[in-house]
Amino acid sequence: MAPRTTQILEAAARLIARRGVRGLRVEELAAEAGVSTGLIYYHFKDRTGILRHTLEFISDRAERYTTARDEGAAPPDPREELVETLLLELQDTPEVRENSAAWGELRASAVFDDALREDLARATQVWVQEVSALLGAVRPAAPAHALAEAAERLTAHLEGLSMRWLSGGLRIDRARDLMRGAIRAELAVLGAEGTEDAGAVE
Amino acid sequence: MAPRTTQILEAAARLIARRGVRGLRVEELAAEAGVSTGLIYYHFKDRTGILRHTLEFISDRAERYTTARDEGAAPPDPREELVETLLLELQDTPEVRENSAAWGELRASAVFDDALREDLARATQVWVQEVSALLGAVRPAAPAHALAEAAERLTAHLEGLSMRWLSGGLRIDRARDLMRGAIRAELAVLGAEGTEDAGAVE
DNA sequence: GTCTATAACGGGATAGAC
DNA sequence: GTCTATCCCGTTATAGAC
Repeated sequence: MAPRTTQILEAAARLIARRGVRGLRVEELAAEAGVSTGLIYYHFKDRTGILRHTLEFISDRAERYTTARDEGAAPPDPREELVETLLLELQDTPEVRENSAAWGELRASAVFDDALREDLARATQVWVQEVSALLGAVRPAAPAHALAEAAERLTAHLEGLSMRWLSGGLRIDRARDLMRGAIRAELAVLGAEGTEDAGAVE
Repeated sequence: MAPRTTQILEAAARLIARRGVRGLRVEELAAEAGVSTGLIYYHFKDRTGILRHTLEFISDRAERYTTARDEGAAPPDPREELVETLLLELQDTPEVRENSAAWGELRASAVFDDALREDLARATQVWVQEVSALLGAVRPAAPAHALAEAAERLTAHLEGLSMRWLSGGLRIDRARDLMRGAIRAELAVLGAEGTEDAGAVE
């Protein structure tokens, strides 16, 4: 993909996170990207084209940064890794906030836009499977379908908490605590096999 | 509330569920409600006013149909009531779909619209407290803050599942199963006191 | 490929009659 | 309270030069 288009898509992602899909103005996008409106239409045909490409761009990027962070020193124990991975999405940093907001917008838009559904479903599935694998590392004795269910729950749960956070009804610390609690509860139900304890019941 | 305003708000809820907040056109709303645009502005000042009142309308209605179903024969045991209340929001009927879709839209809109945040937060809190009370009936021995946390998680979780359902990534039956699993997990963590067992682990 | 200038339009909002 | 008519602004989208 040409550098110019990437530059525009990055700006679009920033802007969608800041103003929402509905609040995205082509002229504002042009300014943010440092190009003209004409160029944007040259590359993306129309407003919908901008949106479609941006959403694709965002979901690709989310996959990348979730997987990326596997370089550091000692690989932490499985439970730590699970928790870290999930809490990664609940941080008040520009990057995470941007991706979460854009993701939420994407999800909400898909309710009314068939064109987005397929991409979204695929991206979700990748994410669920990754979490499922992490759960499996913590609870090796648990059956695959139970892991899959727990993963589907935890990721859906995360999205719910994320929306509450972004819409101002939940502070980030509280959201993180709640997510930790959810993980604890799921692991408890999955059984105490493996290396971990089931966590204290408060 | 005057019959005319109710009529408009019903139409607004229908339209938001069908087209999204983003797709709501005042003129279209007027047509749907069978009134003129002028009348809508007379009653609701501006577009944001329409949205705010619709949100209130929706959350009242949800409360009503959540609380309403307490007429039937024998009041079911507390756990049954908790499960039923939560699963009530995961049904593929026009009424529920409409309420859920509109609620999701308003939540998503609130991320970028300060005017909606306060109302939304209040409505959410009512809902959380209701669930908290139901949880308390199942687990009388659990401390209040643990109940509150579990309630906050379950409702956020429900919203997450609901969005996946509405955006086509999750079938309704599956969503209901996942929700049941989440309730089971939360109750397990809250302890086995009370009249209930903790449920089988699959 | 990229820009500037502008056409074309959708839709929010208001005025004023009834 | 309710309607019709309309204004007008913000935005999308295009034309044409470079």
